[in-house]
Amino acid sequence: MARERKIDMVILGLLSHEDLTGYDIKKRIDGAISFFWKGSFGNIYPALKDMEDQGLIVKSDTSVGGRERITYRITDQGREALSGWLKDEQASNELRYETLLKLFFGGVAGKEVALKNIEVFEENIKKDMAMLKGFAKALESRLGEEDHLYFYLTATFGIETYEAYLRWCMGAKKMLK
Amino acid sequence: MARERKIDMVILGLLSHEDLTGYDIKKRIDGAISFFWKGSFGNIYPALKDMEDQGLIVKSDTSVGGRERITYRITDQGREALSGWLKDEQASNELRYETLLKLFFGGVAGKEVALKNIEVFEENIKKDMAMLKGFAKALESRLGEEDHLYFYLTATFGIETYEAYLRWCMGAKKMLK
DNA sequence: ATCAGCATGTAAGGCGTTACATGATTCA
DNA sequence: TGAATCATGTAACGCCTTACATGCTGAT
Repeated sequence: MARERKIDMVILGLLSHEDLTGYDIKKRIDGAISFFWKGSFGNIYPALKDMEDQGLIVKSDTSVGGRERITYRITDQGREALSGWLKDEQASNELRYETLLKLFFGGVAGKEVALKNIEVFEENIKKDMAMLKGFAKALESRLGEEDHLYFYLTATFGIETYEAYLRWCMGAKKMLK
Repeated sequence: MARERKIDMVILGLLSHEDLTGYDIKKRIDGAISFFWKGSFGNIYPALKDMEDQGLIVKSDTSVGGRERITYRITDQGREALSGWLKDEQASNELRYETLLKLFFGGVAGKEVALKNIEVFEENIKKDMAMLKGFAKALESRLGEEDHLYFYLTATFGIETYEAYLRWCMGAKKMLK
């Protein structure tokens, strides 16, 4: 069974743009990426260690004063691994919508509960939508730079799907009333 | 840390409609539910055993001839657990789009690779869309029955979001060309 | 002085996938 | 006769989350 851990590719991808510490990587993931992928320290630090052993990244001590700080840089081998993954056409897109699960079995608790669950979902989407639009707007003026085009496209993916969610919420609420 | 295993709720939800074997449960999950939740035998059978110990379901031997067959039925306690979960307003909706991850880091391998990845995604969505529309159409004529309304709503969620995906694919391809 | 943020990491445990193991029945 | 489907389960392994443990720095 081949290695499957995708966090390695997230890290490699981020390091392909700039050198970062584990802490920085976490912050990046919590930004524009968090809409379609997550990561945690308990996830990131062990991956960093493994990848260094494999020669995909190298570390350097960038401590300032008494504060420990380790900055990682991607190697040529790491770039190759990243590129190989990008060129592999198969991609697993996994969704786990607990909201839809609850709706599917909505008959057990009745319409009021189903409506409430949809409303909670709607509120959360609206909150996230504001953030997504912020990302997109910031990127719009710099689409000439190729990297920004890619970031922009992932943001518009989020916006389009979130708009679809909100449209569906309206329709679903109407059908339940 | 409270129990988090959602497969229990999927099973309880399915059993709230009809008695089923583990094998049946797997087939149900692979049907209309598979768009937003997955399950495997290695997942389902142990859950079934645990839930029986907890009194949420009861089993009965329904073997036919030499073929082993265990049918499960939900208990009042199970119904209560299901209802409690439905009424709990918090729901985790987690997405892991490897396609978007690849797009986000598209700069490393270039536009051709990014385009190819979008095209593969698009083809898969088109395939699944046909199935979703099939489900929705079959349900449309029976929306008077409350349960079917819920099933229908989850199907339309899928259709609306998949349509958004396809629109985005068109736009993204155009921007990359 | 205290709190938020910077910074690294480990440990326990849960959850899930995949592969394996076994065997019956039905249908072509 | 052989393949697909029905049917139950276990074992190994991998991945991730959560909580814990520790300590520095800068701002209020």
